[in-house]
Amino acid sequence: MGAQRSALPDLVDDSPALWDEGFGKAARGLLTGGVRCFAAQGFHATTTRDITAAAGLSPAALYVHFSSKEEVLFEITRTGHKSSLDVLTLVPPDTDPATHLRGLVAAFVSWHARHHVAARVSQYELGALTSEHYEVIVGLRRRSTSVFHDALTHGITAGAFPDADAHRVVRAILSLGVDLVRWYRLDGADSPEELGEYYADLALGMVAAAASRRAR
Amino acid sequence: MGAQRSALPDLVDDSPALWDEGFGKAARGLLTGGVRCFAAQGFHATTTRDITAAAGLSPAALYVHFSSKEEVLFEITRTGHKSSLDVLTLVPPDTDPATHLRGLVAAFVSWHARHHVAARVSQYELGALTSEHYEVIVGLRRRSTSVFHDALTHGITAGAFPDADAHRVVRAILSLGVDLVRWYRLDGADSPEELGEYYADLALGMVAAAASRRAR
DNA sequence: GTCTATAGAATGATAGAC
DNA sequence: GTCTATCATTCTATAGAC
Repeated sequence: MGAQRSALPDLVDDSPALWDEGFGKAARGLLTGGVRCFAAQGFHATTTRDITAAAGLSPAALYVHFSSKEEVLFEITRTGHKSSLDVLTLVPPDTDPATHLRGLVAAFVSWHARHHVAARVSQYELGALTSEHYEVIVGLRRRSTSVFHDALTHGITAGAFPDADAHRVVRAILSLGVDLVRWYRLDGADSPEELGEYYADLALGMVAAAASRRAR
Repeated sequence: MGAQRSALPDLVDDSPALWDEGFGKAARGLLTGGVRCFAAQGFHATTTRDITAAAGLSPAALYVHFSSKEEVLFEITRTGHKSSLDVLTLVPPDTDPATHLRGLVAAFVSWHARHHVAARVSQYELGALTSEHYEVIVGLRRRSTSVFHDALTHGITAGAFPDADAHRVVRAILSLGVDLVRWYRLDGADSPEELGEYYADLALGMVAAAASRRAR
């Protein structure tokens, strides 16, 4: 590696891989190696030799499957954001807006906890993407944000939630999910599902508190 | 710079500099240049030439004032964490635990908003520090966490707050403050103080929601 | 303390054999 | 599709003049 050994603790990652069969075996190995290197050291401190070594290949093998180191990062962040969005769209609608919002928060948070290593790369390394690739990721992020925003405004319109500032509350809810990749460990106290349920409660508490402020 | 142009939007930074008079004029210029480069591109994508050019100096000038690029980062993160901790310790005690916790959250959040560029470096670039320097930062972080933890447990013991899980709630509150450096802009809708007040309400809502869960 | 010049090492990506 | 070898560049840090 180019940089000195990272001061951060090692990241354990036994989450299921996100890559589908569209990538061959070698490409999937490079993506998995890339995720672990990028998460531990960051994109710019990771060399192409780090990635290929993690995949058990020679330095030149990377360019058979990807056009550049940046393209490895792009595929990782695109796959991660797509997976996170898919999990949201699979949350069943519910006649009770509070139950629906709880389900969305629990799904978003538990996904980020289970895939915290890949999520760390997806969230923190976007600055290394080209402008074109960055715009693709921004599009996926907008769709995730909209899912939360729609659920919250629907509940407000239906009278199930008090009149909260949807934009600010959605941003705060997303912060809970995103920031956990900074500290979450799979061997810690909470399973991804437990943390998801816990944060779903906290999110509903924020909705109530934001409403009481506006009513002031 | 070593990397291509960042895909992220430019970061506007008109916050007051954090460096005291212990640093000379040239050293302060290098720290300010380092903050902006590290925030925009990350530590490893920033070259020593980027930093010295931002300070209007030659590449060799950096090593007159700092022993390495990493030491520039260390001084930035140390000063940032110290300033953030100082703001917390200056929050006046209050006989009402809820008022005290509100004040702590408002101070923590508004500091991170006002100094969001320096805070971004302090929060996201710690992996580039040496182990020794990293431990110094961890010590400062523990002290900040303890301030929140003590305020919350004191309120629970005094009966002002219901019986919440202090560790988890403190982590969630810190996430609100830390994650805003990922999206906050000084030219946006909320001033640092407005955002601080708003998030203080959200934090108290989380305390209430966490308590109701435990009582279930 | 500031500069110009450069040493010494590492990096992203490519050439060409098998 | 994988490899070894290497090119061309870039980077951190230092040497030494002023």
